[in-house]
Amino acid sequence: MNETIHGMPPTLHDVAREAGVSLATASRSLNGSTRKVNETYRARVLEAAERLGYVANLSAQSIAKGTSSTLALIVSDIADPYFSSIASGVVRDAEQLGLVSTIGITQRDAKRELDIVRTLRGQRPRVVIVAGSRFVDAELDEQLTRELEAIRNLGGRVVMVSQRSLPFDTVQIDNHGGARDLALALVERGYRSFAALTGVSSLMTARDRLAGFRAGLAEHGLELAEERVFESDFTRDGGYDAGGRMLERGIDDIDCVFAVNDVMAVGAMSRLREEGVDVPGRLAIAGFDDIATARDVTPALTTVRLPLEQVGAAAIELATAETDGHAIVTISGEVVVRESTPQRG
Amino acid sequence: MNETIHGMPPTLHDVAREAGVSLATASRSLNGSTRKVNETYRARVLEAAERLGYVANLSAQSIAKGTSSTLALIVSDIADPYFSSIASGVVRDAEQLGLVSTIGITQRDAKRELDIVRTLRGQRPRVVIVAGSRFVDAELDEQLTRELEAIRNLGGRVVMVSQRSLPFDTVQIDNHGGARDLALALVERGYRSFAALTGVSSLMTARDRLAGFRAGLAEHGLELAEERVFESDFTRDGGYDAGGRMLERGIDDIDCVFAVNDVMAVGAMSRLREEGVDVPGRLAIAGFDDIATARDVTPALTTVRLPLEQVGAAAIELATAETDGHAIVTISGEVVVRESTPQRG
DNA sequence: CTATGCTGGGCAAGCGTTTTCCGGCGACAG
DNA sequence: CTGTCGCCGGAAAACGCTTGCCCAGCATAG
Repeated sequence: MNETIHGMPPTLHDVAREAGVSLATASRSLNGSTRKVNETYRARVLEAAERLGYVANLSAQSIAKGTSSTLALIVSDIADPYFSSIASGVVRDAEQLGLVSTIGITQRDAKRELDIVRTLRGQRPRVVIVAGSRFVDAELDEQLTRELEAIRNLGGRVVMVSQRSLPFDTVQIDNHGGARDLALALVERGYRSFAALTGVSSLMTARDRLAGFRAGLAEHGLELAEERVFESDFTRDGGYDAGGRMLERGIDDIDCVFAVNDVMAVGAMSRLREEGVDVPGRLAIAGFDDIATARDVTPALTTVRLPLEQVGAAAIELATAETDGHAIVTISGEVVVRESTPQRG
Repeated sequence: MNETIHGMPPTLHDVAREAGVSLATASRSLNGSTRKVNETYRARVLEAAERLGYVANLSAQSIAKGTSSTLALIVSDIADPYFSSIASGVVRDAEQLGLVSTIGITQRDAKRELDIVRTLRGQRPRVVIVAGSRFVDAELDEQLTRELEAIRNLGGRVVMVSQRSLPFDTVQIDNHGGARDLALALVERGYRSFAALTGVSSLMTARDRLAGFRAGLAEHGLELAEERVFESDFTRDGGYDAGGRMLERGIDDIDCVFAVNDVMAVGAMSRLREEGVDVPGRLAIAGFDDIATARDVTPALTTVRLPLEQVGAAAIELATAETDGHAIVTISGEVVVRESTPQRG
């Protein structure tokens, strides 16, 4: 495994020369080409490659084959446990398939997302997985669709996560159904008057969850008035903030808060604790996602469990399957009741 | 922006033809080459590129230039907040520099790490940032060093995070000092008899933090007996597990637990809560890293704050700086005292 | 008016692979 | 013994881009 003395990495050329065969034979020996090569030669090549520490140049391969081995994953924020869990699943499975994972971070900015996808074209990725929560904006959606279609025309597979409305294969998360189930479970446990902490209303995921929650309440003749919905960022700090605004308004007529995701719930819990509100004694709280932390806060958080790593896996599976480009895989959550929503007297 | 009708993406060739100039002129117009090109031509080329929806093929550029625009980040586990925070910083800054970030996950397996680095060679990355906590294993270390040196010989910059002993630029985290400071702070608050929850002893980071903690105690004539050190995985579940083992042993003679990282601390807190141990009433606890969750658990966790995103930024800075390849930037933590370690009567 | 530079376009040679195509060779059938 | 065919090695043409080099055109100086 001694490298060539001078700076340059060994090329296939070097290997071929070292093994005393042609470039073609060397190439055919080193990757499972369709053509067979004599075992003697093959061994000589492998041995030479090993000795020189040869590793094929991926870029050269891409350009020669006309197809890269890159998977591009786009997320809103990799530090958010929701996305890092998905990423974890995606990267693991991608590796298994011999794909190199690249990652783009939109910082929850639709404009940035568009930029990222655009520059992605340059990579000629074989798979693009768009996991950033999408916004409701026809204009940007259309541009994004165009870019993604361009990538698809270049031979790349596009998979959306949790975004039903674009014409690509998608791993859909049943936000509506999960939130509905959660609402039912909460009502069953005796809660009657709710408030909600949510992300900006242009955020698809937030909308769907809120709508689902309302649907669940409606089944029991309950409703969630607009004035009890507090909008903020879709993050921990957003939850902290929205929780504060809820307190300012007053919580006399509220017995349970639904945060549209766990990080917001966790932020809100911190705020409530700081302000001396007893959770769950005075106010119960529930979230959505079941991030790892949900078990570890006090009280442990009632939520809707989403098999996040599995979402990543499903995305990859879709990407490698034969589809018409409009396949939809739905992943459903499951209500997990914990101490943050005890049975109510 | 209408693509060519047939499947193939437009190439520079197409743009040149469309603009009625040579390949060379087209190339020079589209990237800031050293050579100037007449404004008339330049405009024509840009316009043609726009019209065709041309985006340069990154692979082709890499191979033509002999240098890629890839940054490779290697972490143990992207779902761990420690690493995802670092990744967040790295990816953001990389993007700013026009680098595409690829990511590899070692799953805390040194063997896998080696594999990953090996296949990385194929990417000819311009920068490699190795953030996975390294192990103490001379054999593997040497192989890893060889691989990384090979990459460096190919013109890539290698930066280690939190790993002092390898001959590369490194962003060092002052684990020893931070843990020492923490110990001092805890003693000052009245704690006298400690236990520790730690990762496997072959894990550098765990060792250093434990050693630092002991050093701090020693300054007050205190010590941490081996039998009060509980080893487990460097994860939340590891903390949960180690906490349980500690309880089995008995905690009559312990008033404060030091977990070598926050996720372990959080896991342990959950275990303690489950077992009915009052935290911090009966037992105080402190961690290390100051992950986001540390503020949100109850009681809020005393810890050592590490500016994790900044660590990522520092790594990139090192990678782009002129160094001898042995530069060391040290990042220090700062003790943050919270409710998990109240002043002791 | 010629010598000298400088500017900037274009030709073509790479970069490290894969893959097509050609041709030599051995096997086997007639 | 000849004709066919399949097998497989090697030469060379791609793949999409950058860049060294040449050279035409023009401005400036002597």
